[in-house]
Amino acid sequence: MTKPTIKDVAEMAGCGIATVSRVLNGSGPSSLDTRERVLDAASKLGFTFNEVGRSLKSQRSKTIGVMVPTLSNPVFADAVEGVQQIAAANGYDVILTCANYDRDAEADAVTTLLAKQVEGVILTVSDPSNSSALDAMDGASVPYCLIFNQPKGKRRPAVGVDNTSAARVVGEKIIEFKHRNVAFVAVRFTQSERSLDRFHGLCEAYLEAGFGEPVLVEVDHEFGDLEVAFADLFDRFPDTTVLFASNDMLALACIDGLRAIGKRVPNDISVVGFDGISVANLVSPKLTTISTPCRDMGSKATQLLVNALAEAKAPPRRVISLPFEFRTGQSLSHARLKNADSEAATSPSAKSTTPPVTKHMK
Amino acid sequence: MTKPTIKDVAEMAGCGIATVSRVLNGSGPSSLDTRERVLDAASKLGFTFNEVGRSLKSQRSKTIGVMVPTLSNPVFADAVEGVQQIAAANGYDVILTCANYDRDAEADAVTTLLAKQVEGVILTVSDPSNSSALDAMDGASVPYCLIFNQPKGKRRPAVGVDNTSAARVVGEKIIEFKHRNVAFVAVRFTQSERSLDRFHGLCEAYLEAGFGEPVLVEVDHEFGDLEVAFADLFDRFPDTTVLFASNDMLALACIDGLRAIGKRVPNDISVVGFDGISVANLVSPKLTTISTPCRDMGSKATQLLVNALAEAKAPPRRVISLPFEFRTGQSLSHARLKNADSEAATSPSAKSTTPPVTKHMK
DNA sequence: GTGAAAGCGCTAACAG
DNA sequence: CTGTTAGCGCTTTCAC
Repeated sequence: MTKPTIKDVAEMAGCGIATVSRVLNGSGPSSLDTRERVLDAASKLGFTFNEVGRSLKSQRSKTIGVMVPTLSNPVFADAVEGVQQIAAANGYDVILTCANYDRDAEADAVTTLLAKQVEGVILTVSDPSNSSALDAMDGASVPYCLIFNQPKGKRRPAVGVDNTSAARVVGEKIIEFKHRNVAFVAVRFTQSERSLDRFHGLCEAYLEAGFGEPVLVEVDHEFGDLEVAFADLFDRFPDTTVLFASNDMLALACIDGLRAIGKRVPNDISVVGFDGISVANLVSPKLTTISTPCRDMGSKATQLLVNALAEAKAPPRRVISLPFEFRTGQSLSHARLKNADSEAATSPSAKSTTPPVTKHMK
Repeated sequence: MTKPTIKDVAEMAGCGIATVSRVLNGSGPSSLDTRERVLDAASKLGFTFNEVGRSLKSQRSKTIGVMVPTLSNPVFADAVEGVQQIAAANGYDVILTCANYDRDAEADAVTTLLAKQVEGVILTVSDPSNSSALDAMDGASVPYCLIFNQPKGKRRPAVGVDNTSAARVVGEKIIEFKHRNVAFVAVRFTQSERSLDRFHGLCEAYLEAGFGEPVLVEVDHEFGDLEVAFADLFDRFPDTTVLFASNDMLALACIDGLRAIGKRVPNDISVVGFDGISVANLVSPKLTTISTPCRDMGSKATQLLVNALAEAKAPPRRVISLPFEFRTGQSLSHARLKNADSEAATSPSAKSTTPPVTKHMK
């Protein structure tokens, strides 16, 4: 009933356990005769190695850990699939944890991963500049590679896209489309530094063009009350003609929320996303967004890690930026000049001087 | 540099390793004094238990394995997240593998999982009636629970929705909406038995209502050339007024494909999906579909497994059907009576007698 | 060619 | 209360 061990095989084959190990691993000499008997016994018993015993002896778990905020966002699901695929191709298993955008959960997860003796870790943290999870990784002697994060300051291995530059491209594009009043709808910056980076990129483009700073609408990562947020937004900033969402899922939710309050995309207002998830290209209007190689982030980072592991060293402490692309969809159109009617329809007041929903770049 | 072991702690604390184990695990008596010294040494050294050593000794890996076809379909991503969450809450880690709808990969994955000494497995297979992966699980003494699958024949533990009944509901609904000519767009049955079950449900409803058997369009799980498939479909069956897709992602792809060939949903043709993924409710038209508790499948199955593990027995060999719900969206409308114009516009030929795209229920 | 034995990190008797 | 010891399954010298 209980799983056969190497000992059982040895017994049945009438030899020592060392011989079994040698034969089954092809790691040493063996006479044709015993070889035969061992193979026989092993298959008869349905023997397979117990990897735990092996790990303990070899000090190699052949496992890598993965930590992402969630799997609900296809961006991470795809990346994890990329990780899994490369890992498997190289003989590694993957232990998965979701930290749910929570700092403490991140730290816990890393601890567990490390306790399981993973040989390497692929992870995304809320804020690389301030992450006990990352600090723990730096303290441990286990190589890792960040994905999605593009850490500033301290040099660490990472594979991602240059969020700021990409968002800047978005800014330039929408300016090209004559949009002067943009609102950045963002997953709370404390939950996602990527979100903040993207905001910065947008700001750069706008400030450089001599326009005002974008309006900011922060929402929880679960996108609670978008309708309320929008009501507030359009009340304060009725001139807003385009929304830039910090990720595609949020952008889709925005489009839906806008519809709910009677605004059509892109006729009444434009929306741009960020990520390039495949479903965003299936819907109507097709989402205009930054297309990023999510899956590749996972696979590339994992390949880096696997290579490093093979050479018993850590991956280079440098940030690798994968290419991104501005993907033209249908959700962004040219800003229409406001006519008297719409002016009258919306609140005619100028921007309030202390808009509670606005923040400044750090 | 290398991780401290219990031995290092013992040394620093000036005691035996058993004492360290006892103190840190709270598994035995200890004087306040040594206790102090051990705790001190442990924290000074940054000691954490090596779970591999622990597993070997205790014969418990505190790990469960998960195998799904892919993470690209949110249905599975959500379920995995459910698994992960419950697992973590109960002190288990999760090893993830994606088998990519491939039988051989499924078998391999299960073997690896078993070798890693997982204590239980949550899995979805292409075809439970014919799966070497499942056979391997039945042979091993490791408890498991299927998700999404609803195995017929041999009794096995499973948590899912009753695909056939749910699809039957869809059938009844679209009949209620006056659709006589439906096409079932399905992920290849060999890749997904769920897909087949759903087809059966639809057939039941149609046959029972005295209508002809639905037309079947099988596509690969990657949804290759939908446009070509549609061209063919409408060429042969110009009377088709509704498409029932075997899952939501496919349904969204169908809507997009229909758009590409100039057909609008639901004006020109209706589309119904299956799964109830959240994004399907964000798009326009909102997808009419069967809403299923994907995440709950994962969490429920895992809870079952964890409970079983706690009592050192296998989960009950019975299929648990979770509730589903017909979700009214906007992609299904009443069939319009064909007028002369549209008759003329499409091929006027009757159904061909040997339609290559049609199949019969088994 | 092959077996005996040590030891990976840990827990659980069992003495003291 | 605490230390010694055996042993979980495996690989790897090291003798024979």
